[in-house]
Amino acid sequence: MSSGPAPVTHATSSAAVLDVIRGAGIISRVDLTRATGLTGATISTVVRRLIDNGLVLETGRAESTGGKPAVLLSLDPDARYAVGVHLDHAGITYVLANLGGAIVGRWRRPGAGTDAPDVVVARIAAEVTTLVAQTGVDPDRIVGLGVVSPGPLTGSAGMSLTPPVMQAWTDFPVPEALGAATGMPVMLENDATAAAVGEYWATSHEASACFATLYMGTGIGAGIMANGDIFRGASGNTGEIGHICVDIDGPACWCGGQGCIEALAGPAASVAAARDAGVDLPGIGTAEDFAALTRAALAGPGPAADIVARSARYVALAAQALANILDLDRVVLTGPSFAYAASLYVPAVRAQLDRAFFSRSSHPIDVVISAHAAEAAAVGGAALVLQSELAPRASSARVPSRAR
Amino acid sequence: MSSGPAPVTHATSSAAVLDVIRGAGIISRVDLTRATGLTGATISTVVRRLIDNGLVLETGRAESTGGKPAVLLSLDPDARYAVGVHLDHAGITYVLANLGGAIVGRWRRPGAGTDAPDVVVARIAAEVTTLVAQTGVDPDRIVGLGVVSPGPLTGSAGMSLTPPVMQAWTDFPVPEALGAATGMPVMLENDATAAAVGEYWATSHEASACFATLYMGTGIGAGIMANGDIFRGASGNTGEIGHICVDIDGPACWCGGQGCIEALAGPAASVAAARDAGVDLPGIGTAEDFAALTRAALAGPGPAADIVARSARYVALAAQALANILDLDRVVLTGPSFAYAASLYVPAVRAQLDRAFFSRSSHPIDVVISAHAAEAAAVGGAALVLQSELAPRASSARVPSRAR
DNA sequence: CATTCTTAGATCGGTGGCTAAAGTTAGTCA
DNA sequence: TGACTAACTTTAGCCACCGATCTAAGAATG
Repeated sequence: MSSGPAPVTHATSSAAVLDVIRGAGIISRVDLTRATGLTGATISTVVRRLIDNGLVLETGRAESTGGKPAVLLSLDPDARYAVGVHLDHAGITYVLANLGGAIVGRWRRPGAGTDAPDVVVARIAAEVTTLVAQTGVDPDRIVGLGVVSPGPLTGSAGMSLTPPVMQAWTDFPVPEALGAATGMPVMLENDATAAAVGEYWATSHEASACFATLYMGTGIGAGIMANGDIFRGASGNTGEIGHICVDIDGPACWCGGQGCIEALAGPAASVAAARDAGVDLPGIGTAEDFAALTRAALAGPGPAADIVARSARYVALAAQALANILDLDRVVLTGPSFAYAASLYVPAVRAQLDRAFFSRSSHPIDVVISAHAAEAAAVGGAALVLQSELAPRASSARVPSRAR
Repeated sequence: MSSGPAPVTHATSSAAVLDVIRGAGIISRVDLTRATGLTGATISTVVRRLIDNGLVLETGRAESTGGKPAVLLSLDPDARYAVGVHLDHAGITYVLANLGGAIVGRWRRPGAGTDAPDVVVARIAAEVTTLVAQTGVDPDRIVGLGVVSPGPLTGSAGMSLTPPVMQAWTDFPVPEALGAATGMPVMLENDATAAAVGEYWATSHEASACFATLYMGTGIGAGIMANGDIFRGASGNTGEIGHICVDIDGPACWCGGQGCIEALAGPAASVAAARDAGVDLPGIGTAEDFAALTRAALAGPGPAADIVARSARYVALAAQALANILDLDRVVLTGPSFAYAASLYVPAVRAQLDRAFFSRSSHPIDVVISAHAAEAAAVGGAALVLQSELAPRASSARVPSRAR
């Protein structure tokens, strides 16, 4: 592919200013000084540079407050794009997102299956090229590619603890291989964390200082962001909420624990319980079966509704544990399994947090469903690249592998 | 009091360098360049400034590795001190700590009782002066005072959600009042978080990128640090682990939830269970009763041992939830209730994490008892001030109220 | 309508942290 | 004793940022 976009800036504060502009949506230079703590002089030069780079536009004037009216600034959403790839056994989802986190192109293709990693990587590179060509976006404006995969990852070295079906991917250097194949910076992240970044980029983020996504795909995980930074923990495997215990005498889980959320309330567990209860399910795969289960639950009372309600009760406990430990002000339910079941889960989580979130007297806690629940991981992959290229933070540095 | 120590530096990186020196214990300038990423030139000038300020000493030479041998640097532990005050209903604990986090003076006095806050504040100021005088430490070397109190706090405005016995303190501006009374910068923090900072300062911290204290006093809480920063969440009330649910059908808790850890395994719950089981307890207060209970448990098998073992089992689940959500590499048990019961709790927590910590394949997780469990909160208060005065980070900024 | 006030923003000189590159110091090794 | 090496130190210069000052553009006043 091409040489990529021109280097945006090499400044430290440009990124912070850009992030504030994006978070605010529309903001004047004066308000930027207040938001960043920088002086007017600095903001003036930084903004000029951002405008010169085509990232920021002057989009109007504010009402006068007694003197010269302020000039309003906003991001040019089409200034840059990023590709998000959600790599899963069942299917690969591609998304082309702009600076506002909006989807401008999407494509769903067959999954990795049993193909060898290098074959899949070559396919992905080709499919990315096709997607970009179809949407007509200038390839020079694409800042990179974010690959998202379920389960914990280890650094840039590949995946570990992968689900058995993707065993061949263990220790395969996905970012390096894809970077070489596409000529773009590539980042790798797990689904829940990527979804959190996607949520951050798609929303004006003054709303939230510290939030988490509750991501339900085939498993359950959480992605955590605090003050615009991904919270990564000791090895980048935070949010493994599927294996916290909510019932000390609960059933054993494959992880070695007992009464884990995933074993009690995960899609696989719910589907198994539904089958035992005689609910009619297609039986093609957990994702499809769970979708069928939620449709049955939405249709009215019965065993399907009971099973989903029970799952929601446990998921609500997970949300409560997250909120109490992390002092969240927002919980976003997302991922394919919540895409159609939002109305069954959101009220349960909200009710539990109203009842037992410890800091509710200091601040309320929002519980919402993501706007792009079904494609949250892919959108997150794209957002991850935007975040690292345009608003890098010291602490969340995870060096993207740059080809060449 | 006096004008306080001379301004240490107003540089940005001095703090980072100082922090690395402290964490390493003894380190050369070359190794500082590797650890900080700064050039030798920068390290040279920064170190010279730290030496001029009396914070750092040249304490020897390393073996030559083929050229000029490196000069070894270390903190002068007696260059600065800080006072920690653990303010509790039952007693006030004072600690004078040096830069190494070591205790150089301690004092325990009767608690706040039902006295009015301003009376107690005046008493604290007087007692701090007495302690400092008795230890013979130069008052100019004291950088400030950290006040630690149980329960969630709201900003610098005082405490909220205070235990009923300290209701009068709600919204009382402790930092401002004590700052005015002592002339020192004053910071306020909850016990678990302060204990985490204390642990950070008392240990060489390369060992741990992301750890939490599990603090058990009369309640149970956690303090979280990641990459040398306190993790504060949306409102500074992280780690409210006492009210996460580990038994969906467990007993109701005063917080509104069900099956909360604190209701199942907190000292008060254990003491109540022991009394029901006929264990002989003094009955003066939860702290004393719990100490008696652990003594009985240590003496051998019986109802006391069973009750403590049950508590340990639940505490281990809390540790597991923390570790899985935060991806910790270290858990420190601390607080007065663990001071004597360490040998009963540490193995249980360690075993549970060995069994079910999700990322154990990426990295092991240390479980240890704090060296100063009994005075962890007071030591933490002192460390908090050292941290904010000597190694401030952007993200953990909590402006200390400076008198005058 | 001219004057004055207020606020937004640009420009300019200066400060300070940082770097690269060259110099100095203090060891080892033949 | 003289290379060689590695640990600092010094120096010149870059760049982000700031304070001060200047210009632009509207509001309020008479």
